[in-house]
Amino acid sequence: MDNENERRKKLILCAKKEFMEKGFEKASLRAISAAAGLTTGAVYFFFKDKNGLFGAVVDQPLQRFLQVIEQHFSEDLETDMADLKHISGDHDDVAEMIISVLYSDRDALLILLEKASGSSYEGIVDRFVELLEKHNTALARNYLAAYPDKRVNEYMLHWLSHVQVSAFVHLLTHVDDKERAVKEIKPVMDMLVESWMNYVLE
Amino acid sequence: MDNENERRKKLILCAKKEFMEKGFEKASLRAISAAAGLTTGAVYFFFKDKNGLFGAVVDQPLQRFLQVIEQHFSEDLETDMADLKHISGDHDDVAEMIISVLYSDRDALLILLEKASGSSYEGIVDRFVELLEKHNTALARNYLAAYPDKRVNEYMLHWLSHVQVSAFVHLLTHVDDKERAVKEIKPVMDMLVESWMNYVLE
Amino acid sequence: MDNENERRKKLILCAKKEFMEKGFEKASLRAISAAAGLTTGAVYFFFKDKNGLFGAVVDQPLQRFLQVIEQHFSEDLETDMADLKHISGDHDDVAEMIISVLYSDRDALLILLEKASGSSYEGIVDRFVELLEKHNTALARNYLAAYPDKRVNEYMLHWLSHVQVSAFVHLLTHVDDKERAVKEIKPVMDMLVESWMNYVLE
Amino acid sequence: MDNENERRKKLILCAKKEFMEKGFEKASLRAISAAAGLTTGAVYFFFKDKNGLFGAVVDQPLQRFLQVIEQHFSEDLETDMADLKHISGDHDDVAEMIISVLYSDRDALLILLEKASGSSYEGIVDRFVELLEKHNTALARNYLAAYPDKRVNEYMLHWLSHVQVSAFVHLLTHVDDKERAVKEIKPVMDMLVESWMNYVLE
DNA sequence: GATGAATGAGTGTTCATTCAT
DNA sequence: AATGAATGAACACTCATTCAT
Repeated sequence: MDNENERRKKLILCAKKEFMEKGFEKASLRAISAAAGLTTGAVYFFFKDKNGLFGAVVDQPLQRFLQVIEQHFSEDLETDMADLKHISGDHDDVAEMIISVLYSDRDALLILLEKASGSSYEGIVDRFVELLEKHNTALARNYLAAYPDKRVNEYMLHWLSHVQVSAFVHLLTHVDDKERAVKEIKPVMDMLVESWMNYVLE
Repeated sequence: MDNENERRKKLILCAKKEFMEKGFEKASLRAISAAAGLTTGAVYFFFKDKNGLFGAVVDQPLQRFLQVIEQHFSEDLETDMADLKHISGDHDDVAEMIISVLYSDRDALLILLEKASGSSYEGIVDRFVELLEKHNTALARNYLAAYPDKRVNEYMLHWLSHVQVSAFVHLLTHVDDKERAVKEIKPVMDMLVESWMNYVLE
Repeated sequence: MDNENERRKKLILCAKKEFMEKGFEKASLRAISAAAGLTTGAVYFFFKDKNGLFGAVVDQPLQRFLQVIEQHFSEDLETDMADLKHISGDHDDVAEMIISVLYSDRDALLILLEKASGSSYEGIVDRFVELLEKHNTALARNYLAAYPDKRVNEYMLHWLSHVQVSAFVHLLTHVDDKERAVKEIKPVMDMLVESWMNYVLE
Repeated sequence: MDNENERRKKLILCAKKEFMEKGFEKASLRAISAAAGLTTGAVYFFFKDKNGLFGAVVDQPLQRFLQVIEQHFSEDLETDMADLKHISGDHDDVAEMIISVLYSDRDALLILLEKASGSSYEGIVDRFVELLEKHNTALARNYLAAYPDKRVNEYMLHWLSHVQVSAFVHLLTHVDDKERAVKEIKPVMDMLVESWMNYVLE
């Protein structure tokens, strides 16, 4: 039983390395199995197929991340929208939580975000943007209720959602130290919030 | 020679379509040649290899773009940095010029930016970011000479360069009408300039 | 022992289903074991190999069938060949007996007859034909002894043996109700007997 | 151009041999190409895929056969059904024509009839039976119009169609000499016609 | 009594590339 | 100027079978 888990884990580990280097599509199951000291058939014992192996590398971190995000989203919508201060209040904590979950398995998430092309996880970043955009739209609606003289710039809303997501992707990609990441994200978040208030709501 | 040029052009046209649909890697030379009414061998008569064909699709638009950018960069550095107003003055014109060159062969540039993975043009976006970052660093140096009490946030500089590039990529990807693009980019540019002044220089 | 027998039986049952659907060759041991809630290894505990499992599905019905046939054959040869009436007398009873044994495990026999390709039972129909042909040859010899002015058409003898066998195979394949089978086989048998008398003996 | 045709032909020839020995499914493209002194890739230059190669072996003979059959069918329906004699008149010529086309590429047709499982030609015999059954049904209708006191035994009609087809399959399979085939088929045809009149029409 | 793990050989198929003609 | 032919390596995936435990 120890053995079984170790071989499986080794397979996942070698897959991680190969996916990181070559991306999903160009990754070779033969190379992965060989690196793990096994044959391709072994992959198909432990996983359904290439995509299943990819999932074994990235799915758990992804789910953890989604959970954090969704919890934050629902909390976010409960706060008093008339109180503009809140927006600049706790977003640092949120950012820190997100960074925390992102860096808990940084490699896996890098693969998920940048090397998934060809797998069933392809386009995950766009799905994140959509998710966030939906949330931001809801937020904007709440603001408009409180400040009826404002209007929403739809394109800006969409684009800033994109930038918001890419802020974290960029961090993950370019900053390998979690502490530094926490430090660097602060002014970025400030900037985003300010831009949100001034450019999404016009 | 007319004939040759037409076959060559048709090949490039069909390649454009295939690269757009499948990306560089998954594009099939057989499919491209067949669509052009030729055989794979013909590709190798007109172009060095698959990558050469890709270049024939994207290189000219890319060069045109680079030229515009570089000219702007050199003009930009000649202006008086002590005059902070300039920064918000003409950036609309610059944006319009860039959009103009981007949309003059939008498909080719979309391919270059999003479908080049596997080709020698892979990672072109990152190279744009680097280019811009270098320019922004030079700009920042000039500012610092004029305003010695300020400091530069390096990460912010890097990240905003990234966002600046992605602003245009996003536009190209999501807005198919050039006029609308010109309209939408304005507040985006305003936001970027403001962020630059407030967050890169701290 | 009860447990063992049940697992074994379940394995056979699931194998039957899979062989029926896919045929011997394309049937998957993995699929069979999984359907039985077991693993492939289990198959190799209960049976020698894939072919052994196939045998467990079809061999018993086959043996029962062969026994009925052989008994009929030996009885058939004991009757007085000079008495031509006998031939049209009891062949209905024989047909009914054969149908009875065929339909006692119709699925297994269908598999044996039509889905055995690749197994050691491949070509069983031809072996039935050979068997019957041998018997028919013996019969013909007896007739010739009684009616010395007749001759035997060898090819017709061979071919009618084939048709005789295929009459039952066709029935099994196309008529799922035993009672209807008994009804439909009658004119077929009449036809075969008549043809035998008129065309095998010329 | 000579070369091209020869390699293609050699490929078809080797395929024919392999399909004959192993059947469509178990035939190996690698073995075929190797036997032809080529690589598997070459197969895909000349043919679409494995099935396409199979088609190159069997399709032309099949079409020739279908043509003969269809012509015979349409002529057959034009004759005067009240004239029962016709039925025993020319069926020898028909049989000879069929045998002629069957033996013009006997190997290919044997493959088509017995080794096509897994290919798109699978079940061709059943389709022949259906075709013939449809024709026989039309014939029977005509007879009934002329002889209103008769009835049709549906099962017998179906089964005799099957036997009729299998008569030719059996011939092709068991008699390798065309002249002998022509000789052997005669009493078979007589028998079938007689059975038709006595057992299909009752 | 049966599992879980793993093998190793095999499959059809696709591809960019080459080159004689 | 371009074709038609062919290569050779790679690919994901499937399978019956084995065997230590």
